[in-house]
Amino acid sequence: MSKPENNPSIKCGVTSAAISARLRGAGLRPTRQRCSLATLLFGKGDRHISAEMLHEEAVKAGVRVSLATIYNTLHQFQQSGMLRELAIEGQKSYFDTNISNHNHFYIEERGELIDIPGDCVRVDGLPEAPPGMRISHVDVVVRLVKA
Amino acid sequence: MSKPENNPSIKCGVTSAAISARLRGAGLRPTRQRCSLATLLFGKGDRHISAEMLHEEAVKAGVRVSLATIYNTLHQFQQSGMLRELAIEGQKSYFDTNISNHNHFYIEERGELIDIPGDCVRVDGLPEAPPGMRISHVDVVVRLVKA
DNA sequence: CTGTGTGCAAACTCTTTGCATAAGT
DNA sequence: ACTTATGCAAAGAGTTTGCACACAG
Repeated sequence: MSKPENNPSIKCGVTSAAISARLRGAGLRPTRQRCSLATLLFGKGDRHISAEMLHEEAVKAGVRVSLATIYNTLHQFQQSGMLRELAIEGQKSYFDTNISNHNHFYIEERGELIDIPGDCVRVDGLPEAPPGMRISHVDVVVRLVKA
Repeated sequence: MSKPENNPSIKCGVTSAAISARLRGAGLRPTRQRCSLATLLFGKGDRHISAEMLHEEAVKAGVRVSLATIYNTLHQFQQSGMLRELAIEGQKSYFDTNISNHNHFYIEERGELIDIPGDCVRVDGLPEAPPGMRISHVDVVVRLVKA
């Protein structure tokens, strides 16, 4: 959400200053763990990730962080609009680093998610929201099985 | 020998023969528990129900059944195509007794589901399934928040 | 310093499993 | 009788919580 100012201290690659600014803009203190997790999450393009997966990555990257903090951080990022939680059945939660309008293929057999660009899919004929409610988001999940 | 009705103390009601036939057709032995649960599930129109909810209903109806059997039965019914599992985020599983093509409003705040008739919504522009895959089903979930 | 964030482990929820018993055909 | 289903309780996976210590501002 924050506009990148031209900070002379920013170098190529992972810009910790930009990450810090982004966290600050979301009202989150840029702690070591949050900066590291944000870098992992947003440094590699669009991803679908679970708490467990992120924890494993963090450990491999030498970041000392507990699973509890992973959960806290994912939810904080989600509430700040930096992540979107995915609505897939199953007991695991997945978070999507791509918060723009798009949809998903879901391969049930392998639990795998594949992005569908948002501008491909058009949904027509939705009824109005009930009184006092408004539509926040429409999720389309296309379930795939072996042909 | 050809007595399809079983234990008279069970609340299978007038439709027990039909329920039995339906279970048999699905390759499931019409046990007391399965008959009772099928009656609860399909005797009241379309429903969205969790294992816990069904268990509670069964107990209230005087049907002696364990939670493990509820889970087994729900999954058996699902695999037979009598139920559809709903893809809503969260740790609880919900099953839908309406297996025809339709979609859902989801009120996140209250965890409540509302049916959207299947013929209202049209989804266009879906990309092809990846090689070796085919589309089994398209779920549309319309998330609602307070206006 | 001061207050927020974090780590740890235990608690918690939902779901599945193993095995002896009960029920259906 | 023979096979499958069920109940119970315990295990399992994923997630959340409480509290003392550590860190950012």
